[in-house]
Amino acid sequence: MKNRIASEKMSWRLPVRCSLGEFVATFTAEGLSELDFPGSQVEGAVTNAPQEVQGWAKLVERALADVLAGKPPGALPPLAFARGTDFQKAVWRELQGIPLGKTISYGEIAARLGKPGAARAVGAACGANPIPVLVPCHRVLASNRKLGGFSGGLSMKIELLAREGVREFARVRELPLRGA
DNA sequence: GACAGATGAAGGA
DNA sequence: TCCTTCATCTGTC
Repeated sequence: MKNRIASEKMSWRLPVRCSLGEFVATFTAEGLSELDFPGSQVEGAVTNAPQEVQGWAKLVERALADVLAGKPPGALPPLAFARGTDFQKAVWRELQGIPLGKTISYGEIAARLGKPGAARAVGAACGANPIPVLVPCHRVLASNRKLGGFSGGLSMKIELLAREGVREFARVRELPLRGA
């Protein structure tokens, strides 16, 4: 995270409620920069953000509600990744192109980027995704259809996939987690 | 430059 | 079918 300090600028953290709990969205003047899962240790939530930022928070809240209801998200605020290498940002752009309810493998993402064999690096980029759910890293599975991993926990990944209507996970969700 | 990691593929039990 | 091992690629320190 070498560029972290240099990239830190004015930002606002706002709580965003949805059926999974209370996410915390971080905005900069350019747009949404981070989204933290419910239960994350996030300090400094503020409510005195500018009107525009509060409007973005409402868009995020509605988008989360739509995705969790199995519907495509409507309008989103601009995504302003505060950090990330060119490779990571390329991975995150690919993730945004995955339709709701569809899944893809780490290897396929790597191939799309013209780097077949870089599946492991794609996994690392997914783990560094600052805006989970809206940048759908949960739709990426290992090539053998196993879950792989998820920054918010595998149970969260299963929950998200199930809500989007991915059949095999709608079924798995009803069973005790094995080894998760 | 060394190390770690959310992988993938192959081989064996 | 499951588990183990090894090769590969990228990011971080």
